[in-house]
Amino acid sequence: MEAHREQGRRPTIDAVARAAGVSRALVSFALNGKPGVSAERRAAILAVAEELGYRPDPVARELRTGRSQMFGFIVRNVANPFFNDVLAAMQEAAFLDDVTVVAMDSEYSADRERRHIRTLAGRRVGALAIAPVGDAAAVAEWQALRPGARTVIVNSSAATAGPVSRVAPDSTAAVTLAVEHLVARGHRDIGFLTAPVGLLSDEDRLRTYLDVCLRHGLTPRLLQTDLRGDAIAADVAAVLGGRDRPTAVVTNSDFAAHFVYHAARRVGLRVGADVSVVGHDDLETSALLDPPLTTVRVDRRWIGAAAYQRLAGRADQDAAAPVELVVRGSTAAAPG
Amino acid sequence: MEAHREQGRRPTIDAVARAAGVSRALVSFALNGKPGVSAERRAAILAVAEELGYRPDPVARELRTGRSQMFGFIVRNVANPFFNDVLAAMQEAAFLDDVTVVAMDSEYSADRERRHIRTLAGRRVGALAIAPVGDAAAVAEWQALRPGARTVIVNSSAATAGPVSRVAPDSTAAVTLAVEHLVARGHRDIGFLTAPVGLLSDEDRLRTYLDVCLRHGLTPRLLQTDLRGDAIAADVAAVLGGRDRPTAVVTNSDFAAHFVYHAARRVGLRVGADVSVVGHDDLETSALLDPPLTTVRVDRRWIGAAAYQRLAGRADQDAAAPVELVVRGSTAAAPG
DNA sequence: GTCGGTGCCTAAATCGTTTAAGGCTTCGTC
DNA sequence: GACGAAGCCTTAAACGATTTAGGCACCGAC
Repeated sequence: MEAHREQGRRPTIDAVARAAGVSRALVSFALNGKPGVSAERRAAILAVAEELGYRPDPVARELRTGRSQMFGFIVRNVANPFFNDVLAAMQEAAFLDDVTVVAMDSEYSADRERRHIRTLAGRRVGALAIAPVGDAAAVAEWQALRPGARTVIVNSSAATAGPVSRVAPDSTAAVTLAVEHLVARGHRDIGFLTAPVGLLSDEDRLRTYLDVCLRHGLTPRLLQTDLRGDAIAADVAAVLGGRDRPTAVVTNSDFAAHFVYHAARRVGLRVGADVSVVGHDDLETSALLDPPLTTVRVDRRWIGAAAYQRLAGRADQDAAAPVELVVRGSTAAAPG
Repeated sequence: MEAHREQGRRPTIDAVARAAGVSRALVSFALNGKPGVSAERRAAILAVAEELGYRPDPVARELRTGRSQMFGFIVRNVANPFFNDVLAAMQEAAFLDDVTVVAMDSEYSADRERRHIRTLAGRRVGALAIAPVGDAAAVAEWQALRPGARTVIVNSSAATAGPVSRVAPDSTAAVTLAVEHLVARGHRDIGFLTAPVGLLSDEDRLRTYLDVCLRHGLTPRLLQTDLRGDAIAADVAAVLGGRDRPTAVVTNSDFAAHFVYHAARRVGLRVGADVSVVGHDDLETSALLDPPLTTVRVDRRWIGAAAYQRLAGRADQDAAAPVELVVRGSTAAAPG
């Protein structure tokens, strides 16, 4: 059935037009579902296109239309299974629309983030999803570079000017679940791991934490630390090694929780006995830790799907992904 | 200095030509370092281009030249920190050449792999790096779709027909280091974790394992298992729970080693005492396991850089990345 | 004085699409 | 019977670069 292909090169719209005995324009109209084509002709053209195995050249199309069938997704760390699942779900959805989602990794660097935004804009990428580093200055640049292109912010509550949609876990629910679980087990001194302002926008989480503390008459205890693994371990070890150490720690990711384990071990505390730890994400490996990690599971594929719908312009309200507490061995009754 | 930009749109080559008082063609020649431009003119043109902030439109260029400043990298699992580091190094190198590397995730599915290859080819991607799933059938398709485009195979010894370069860890050294380390500690029954034929090509590793066994008079013991986490844990648990269980297990990734820990725990064995485990990769989290994982460290950024040089056509011989044994707590003297 | 060669430059074609503008029928309406 | 509208289709101009083919001026050699 591909016998008609000319000389190994992909058939162009011209080939289809000739084979169908019509003009290029009509082929384009027919394939893109534009009006002004009679039903029989349309059917005939589609048949010919199919028979020749014609696929419009995305590059030519992009040049002409000024927008591409490519969406960008800039993440803070591709290796984080969190974003990876989100990405996979986005790509799955995108495939149905014949668009490709290209992922770029900012590696927590605002600089790289801007570089990526510039290349994406240069390639006329049609829409951008981004898990921004810190304040969303890069988002503003994107909006300036490609006005009108859709923008979706994933997992950040950073303030932005232009029209954007947001998709993130329901952080109010997440933090409430985590903290109240610990309160129910008798903890009164609960540390809350958080990034230095500017690196990651998690005001929502922070606000909720303070609220819950207030509601239960607890004194908030912020553990501010860089989000790099070694930094987390060192900073948390310093706190856990102190005299009035918290009896529990709530983190903002299972990844961070890993390093809290490390810190605890370093100062000779047993997780799930001397100190309780709650994660966030429920990564595949978190159940394998020793002890298995109590964590807030979030539906990552839900986030990816929701983000894509917004990129594609089929929805635009903000969305909060459902979360759920998974209790395992890392949380125990408060000691003493 | 960007004051001359016209109306917010990016300047085109035409704008530069007009501003410099020359033809479009000459601007193109000058910017691309082609001969036939006088020195003064060239300098003048470059100055004007700089002043206007002109950057050639990649899409237009791709359409005309039929090749893009975009390289593809198809990996089996983006979330694996191994590939992630490789990718980061590639992108770093690519940035200097003004090319972008787009990563796609086959998620261990040959189907998805082919889908990705088709999109990349459709976008006229200039070169492809791939960590293929199973036999490299997809690579053949790529070569058919874009004859002459460069191809680099990362971390696979799958047989291929066309001209390709290969970059991978030095698996002979890796396996030898791992097995002989265990032999030196008195182990005689050493299991070797490997994927079912067809999923992952690790004949090199396998052959080396058999060689080393022969050399030391050991009976090879293959633990064949799917590479999904739960499957590894179940399969390995079955073996470790048996009567004549191996006293040590050599894995092909730290990721897999994680699940061997899990399996050991499930059947009541202590890693680093009852059973020794050796990983491969040295992920950031591997030192955090309990006990810390003995593993073969491979220079992942080296692999990324080497792969990129081959994509860019600056090298073409195959390359083996240096490896190094990191001894930690998961390997001990053989029990008894 | 012509010829060929070289050095510098321009005009125009090209890549594969989309889309604005316009042409030709046919039909209904007055 | 003329006119406008509607329906279907084509022509040709974009989009922004690269590249082929050629033009013009100058130089040296015969």
